[in-house]
Amino acid sequence: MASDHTRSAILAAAERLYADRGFGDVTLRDIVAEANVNLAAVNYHFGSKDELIAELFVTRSIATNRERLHELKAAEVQGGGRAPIEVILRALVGPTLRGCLGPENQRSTAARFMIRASIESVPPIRRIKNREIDHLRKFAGAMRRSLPDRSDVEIYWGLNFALAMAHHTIRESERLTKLSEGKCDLDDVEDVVARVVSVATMALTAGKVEAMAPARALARDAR
Amino acid sequence: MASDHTRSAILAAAERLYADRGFGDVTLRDIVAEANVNLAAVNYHFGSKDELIAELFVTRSIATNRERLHELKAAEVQGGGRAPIEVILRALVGPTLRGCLGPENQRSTAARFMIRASIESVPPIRRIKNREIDHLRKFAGAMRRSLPDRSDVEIYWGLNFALAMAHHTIRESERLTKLSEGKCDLDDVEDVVARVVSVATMALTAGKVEAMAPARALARDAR
DNA sequence: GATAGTTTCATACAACTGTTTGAATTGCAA
DNA sequence: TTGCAATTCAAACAGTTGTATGAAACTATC
Repeated sequence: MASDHTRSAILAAAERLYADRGFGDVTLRDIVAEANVNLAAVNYHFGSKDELIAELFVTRSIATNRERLHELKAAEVQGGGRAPIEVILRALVGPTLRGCLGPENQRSTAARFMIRASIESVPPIRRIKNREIDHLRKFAGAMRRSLPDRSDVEIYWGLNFALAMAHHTIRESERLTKLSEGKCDLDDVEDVVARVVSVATMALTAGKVEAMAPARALARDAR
Repeated sequence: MASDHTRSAILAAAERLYADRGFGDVTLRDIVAEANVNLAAVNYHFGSKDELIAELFVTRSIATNRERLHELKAAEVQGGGRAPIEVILRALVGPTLRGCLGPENQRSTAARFMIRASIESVPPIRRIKNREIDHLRKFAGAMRRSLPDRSDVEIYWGLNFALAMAHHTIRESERLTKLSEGKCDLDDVEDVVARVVSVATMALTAGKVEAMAPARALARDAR
């Protein structure tokens, strides 16, 4: 076990390079050069390139998930088992948004890495993401408790849309800035969180979709 | 020019393989094998692998964009220059959703290819996507005309969230199905379109975000 | 201070990649 | 038919990739 210095140097270098240049453009040789380490060290310490990526992603994922669940649990305890839906949604999307948005120069390497992981979906990461469902189920449960009159379908759609707005905004933050000519301020993270939470709350608490049928008919007519 | 047979055989085979297995796993040799064509034919007809991918993506993109603009224009003409916001949003997200969702076995190769293009963001495609902003600007304009009392910032956020819900639902359709244990029916495309349009409409027409401050304060207290 | 186990290192390997080459073939016009 | 351009083809090229090897260096234990 010795010093572990090599191991952590590889992890740090890999995360930095992946964050900066993406998975496709970074080779093991780039990583070991950045880490001032021998090429064979990667396979010695991690087994393979994919396992290195997986370890990076898993580490960051559990950190985010822990943060999410911590916020959720605190809210539910305070609310006697039923947290307000806004607070649940905030616990769901807040940590990720706060980590990945904000002024570019103070965005952490970890956050930039997670953005890459969300943009360039590489096999080892995809495998891990598929196991994230149990984690989401906990939020679905909390949402159901918060909105007992809503059907499961509505809960899941609300959850889906909340994640959609958060992740898409992160992924396409550059494009939104360009499109809006800077009018949408993505550095004001708490504003973004508030917007996402607000819309998701409306999606979950407004009249059921079936009540929106008029809009549907209207659109059909317009064709 | 001769027969063009080789050229279109390559395009068809490439689209099919990319749709099925993703960009990362398909080599030129796979493509020429599938197309029963010589390896050098790709570089002869397209110049490079990236240009082949770009041509595929551009073709499909203009098709979708044309469809979107056709719906939009029709609605604006009928409304005398101002289309209802629901119809605009439907024109924005409808074509993509209809192409990429629905029963798996009847999803076209083209649609499956576009899903891949949205999941695995490969360099040539990313370059093209960045030029899609002008296209989105047309929708922003229509939305502004439809909702003259809304600020630009609100319009752009609404546009962003509408695209977010549509694209994320496509990208993560498998996960949503699994998470909801099939309760969310992604094969009912028109239902999905209606949900997305309905939430986006609420986002654009409901009270301003600032009015949501209570929710924000609430969340702060809960921490 | 010898030994056993861990870690580092230079180097080679084997496979795969997109691309190029130059000759063979085809199709069409004169 | 002849000639010429467009197309196809087999083969090789040049580069890169992740991984494996076996010797060397180190570290801690007895």
